[in-house]
Amino acid sequence: MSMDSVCPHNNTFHCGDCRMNALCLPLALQTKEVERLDEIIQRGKPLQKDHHIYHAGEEFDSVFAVRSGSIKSYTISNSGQEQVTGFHLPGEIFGMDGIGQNRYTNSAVAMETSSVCEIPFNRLQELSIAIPTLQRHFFQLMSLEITGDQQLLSLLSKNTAEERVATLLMSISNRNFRLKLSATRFRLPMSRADIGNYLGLTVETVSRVLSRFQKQALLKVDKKEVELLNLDKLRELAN
Amino acid sequence: MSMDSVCPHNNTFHCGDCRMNALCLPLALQTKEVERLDEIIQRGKPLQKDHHIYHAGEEFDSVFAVRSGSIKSYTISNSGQEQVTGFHLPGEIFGMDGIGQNRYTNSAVAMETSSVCEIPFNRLQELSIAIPTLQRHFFQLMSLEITGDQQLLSLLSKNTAEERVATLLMSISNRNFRLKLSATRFRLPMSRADIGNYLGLTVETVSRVLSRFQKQALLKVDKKEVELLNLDKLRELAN
DNA sequence: CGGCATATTGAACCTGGTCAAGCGGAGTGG
DNA sequence: CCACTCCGCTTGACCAGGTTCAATATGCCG
Repeated sequence: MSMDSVCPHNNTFHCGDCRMNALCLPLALQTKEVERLDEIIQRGKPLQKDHHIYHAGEEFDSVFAVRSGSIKSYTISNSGQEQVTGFHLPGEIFGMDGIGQNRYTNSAVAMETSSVCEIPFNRLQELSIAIPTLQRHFFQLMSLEITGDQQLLSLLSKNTAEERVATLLMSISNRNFRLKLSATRFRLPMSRADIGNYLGLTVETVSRVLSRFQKQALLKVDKKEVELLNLDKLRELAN
Repeated sequence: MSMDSVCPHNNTFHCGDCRMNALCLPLALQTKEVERLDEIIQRGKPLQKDHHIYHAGEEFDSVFAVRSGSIKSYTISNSGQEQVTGFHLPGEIFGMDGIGQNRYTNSAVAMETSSVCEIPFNRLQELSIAIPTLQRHFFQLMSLEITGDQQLLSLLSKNTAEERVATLLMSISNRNFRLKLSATRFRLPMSRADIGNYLGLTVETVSRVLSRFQKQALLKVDKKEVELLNLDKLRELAN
């Protein structure tokens, strides 16, 4: 049976067979070790659009890996407004914000029909002691999350609306490429409001920037479908 | 000998005696375990103002704890401009951004005469396997760094100049309180330029906001010396 | 004392926000 | 099946907070 013929929402997979394997698992893991990891992971979990995986404030017990679809993380600031903190595509891990205080500080919601793998953190910690590579891998994942947030900080504090939107587009393009999907034609899983919220802009500004990009023939947008026409220029804007 | 009479730059201390103890060590550590941790930590390291602890791009091998003074972390964005990513006060850990890629992504520099403890990360990882509490503690520290950065994201993308400056002031006030220093009178260790850079504002705006706060009798500023006069109003602005 | 970095203040400008109107597709009910 | 509404998106006109540019303190270190 060809892997590519399998429905991505199929939940009978084991990690060893999963096509996301190379992305969410530490590369240097032995087959035996993968099996042990496999035992603690709860696979499947198909989710409808708008269904929450967890809410901010709930007790933390697991981190999650996206299998298919896309997930949005967001917090409610103390002034009561939503702040989108991340978009998670297949092969990416989310939920690590909960470790510090033993409760999630973000909420996580499916932006479309999705499926995620749940990884109980206690068991993961135990296993990390037996498999040092795994401990190292998780330290690395968390560190990458830190540096990612810091790049975003820099983007928000120093860059124009056009640069911010271009950066997000290039980020999604690159992540699609990693997933062996098209880097130039794809569907944005999130709304304009989510994009704006994430980038510190209003819906109107996001819309205007996209229109401007289209006029300059940098891309074509139709609703959520995007085709990037001038990667060089977009990359330059994203810098 | 009273601990408070000891010079804070003294480098003959052991972790068990260090007054920062309660802040940078996992709380539930046994005395025996503290001793083992103590063995791997290189204490002391007195630093002059403007001396770098590491530069972005250098190979990562240690994280650091501030013993005294204050440290600034910053990155150079690919467009070549500096982005301040954090200010570190006594008892706080920095350098965890380096774990992900095995090289530091930030540079770290002393903003005044300071001293830091160096914690070799390899040895820390080994020790984490023997002391699960320690592993847990480091996962928590990193997670807190993530949530901290995310709060900052929200601040930069949603709040006005006044709210940003008030938030920074309250943050420093709270951290001083934790250090058993005055929460209302203190010296800002960083320049206006650093504040502005960190908060996504220009020097001029920072200066104007501080002047405005002073006119409204929320605080008194004289150069780097600050006295907070109306904590309630400032806290409200910081929300 | 002189020179250079840091901070403050003022005036003009501009990017992105706000407010408002209109479009178009999806879902609903008569 | 069509009319109606709701919601997400786009576009325009105006406004404002913060940047930019410039001039002037203030202070530090040789």
